[in-house]
Amino acid sequence: MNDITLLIVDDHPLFRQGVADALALEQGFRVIGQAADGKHALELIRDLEPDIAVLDVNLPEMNGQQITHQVNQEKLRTRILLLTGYDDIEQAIHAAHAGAAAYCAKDIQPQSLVSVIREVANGKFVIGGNVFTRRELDSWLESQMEGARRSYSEPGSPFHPLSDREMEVLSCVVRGMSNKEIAGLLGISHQTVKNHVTSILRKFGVEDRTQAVVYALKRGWVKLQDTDISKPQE
Amino acid sequence: MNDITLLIVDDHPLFRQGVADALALEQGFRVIGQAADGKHALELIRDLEPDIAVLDVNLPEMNGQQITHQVNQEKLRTRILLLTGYDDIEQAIHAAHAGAAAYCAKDIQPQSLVSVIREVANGKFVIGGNVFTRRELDSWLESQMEGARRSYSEPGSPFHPLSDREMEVLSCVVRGMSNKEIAGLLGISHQTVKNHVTSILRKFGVEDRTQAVVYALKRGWVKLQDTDISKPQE
DNA sequence: CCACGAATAGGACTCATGTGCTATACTTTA
DNA sequence: TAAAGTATAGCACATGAGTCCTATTCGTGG
Repeated sequence: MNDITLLIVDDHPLFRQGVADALALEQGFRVIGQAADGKHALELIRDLEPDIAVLDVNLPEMNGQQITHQVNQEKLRTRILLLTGYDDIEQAIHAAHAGAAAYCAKDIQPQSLVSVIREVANGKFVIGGNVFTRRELDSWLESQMEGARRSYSEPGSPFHPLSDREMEVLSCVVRGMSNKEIAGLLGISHQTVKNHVTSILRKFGVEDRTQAVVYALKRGWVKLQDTDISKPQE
Repeated sequence: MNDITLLIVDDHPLFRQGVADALALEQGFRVIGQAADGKHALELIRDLEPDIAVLDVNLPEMNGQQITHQVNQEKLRTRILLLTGYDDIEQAIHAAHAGAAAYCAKDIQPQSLVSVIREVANGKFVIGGNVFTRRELDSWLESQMEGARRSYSEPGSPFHPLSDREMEVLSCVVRGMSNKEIAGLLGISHQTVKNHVTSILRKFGVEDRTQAVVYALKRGWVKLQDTDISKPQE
């Protein structure tokens, strides 16, 4: 049997090294590439066609969910294993819908990661420590949807429903700005900002801006890195 | 010259492995211990007395800043190198005040980390890529304080000014709960929650709960991991 | 015993937030 | 050309958030 070829993507070189080392020593695994951001990752997936890509959810340029979606859209053979710093079940469901083959927390034990990868290589799906076949996954998703309908209320809701403008507003909200400040920065009216915020809350299925911040951070739509609390020096 | 002895602390085994591997191969470095949480880390520092402890800021049980503070209080010989996922200058200043010898972003290149450690072993201080002597650090801190006075407005403000109750409230706020929900959960009045929140905002030097969430996450007082957006199934 | 800080809570107030509705202008797609 | 989606913005309204008071009840340390 051929080696399992792997691509490892994370924006932290030290973490990437940890993953690479944990896997490289393993029998039958071959790490054929690494990347530090989403765009580069997608290019490498197209180019190298690894069996499995191990992706951080929270990446610069393009997040893991978006890449997963894209890979499935283009019907590439690479299967996606997502790693997340903020483990929660809703995000896992999102990921499964986007077409991810596995979804693990970043604080996973190296040995567990190895066995997850073996499962994925065998065509299985792994979500939150559970191993599923294609069929089991579908019915599990079905059952999970019952209790979780409030979030992406309409079944047909797309994955990245936020418009460009809404993304701009969101990133301001995550910086802790008030509606008035955002209006000033973007050069629009205070009311328009409120409209955008309301629309963001609806799309996220949350009730206020604080929840929206948590939601956006967990799912990697925005990163804390780019934000800066400090204001212009007086 | 003797080897530089190192303790590595991070709650993610894969990341820890990355750091350990990057350093273990280096000439003159010896990794003598690892830990996954703050309490354990402090015990190992007392026990093994490593030259340098490489600490994640954001740890379970006790965060990196608290450990730094403690180590200095007990006048242990170990010097602290903090790693953070959310790099910003204010946090670096905080860390330096707490007595950290170095402060780096987690996305640092392995080779840079190695040279930072060498500087620290030579008694230097490294903040945001700048190498300082003790004296240079002091004057740098002095100059930084000018522009940053608004945050920890009063100079004598302690490092972990939040009371236990305030920490409880904070963790609820970070979960996106409203004051009323928090009141219900903690079994106290709606008004008392507002009192606590106001007090938290004052201590953080921020203006509203959203900024407090960002602030708390950046500095590792709370973690997104323990939070869960989902509500009890209806 | 008294002083101090903490958690508790109430009242009153201001302002920000979020919602619902309407409406116009622009672009894209059918 | 018509329909749909997005960005814009106004108005009105209800509620939440945050501030400033005061006040009581604890437990701790002088």
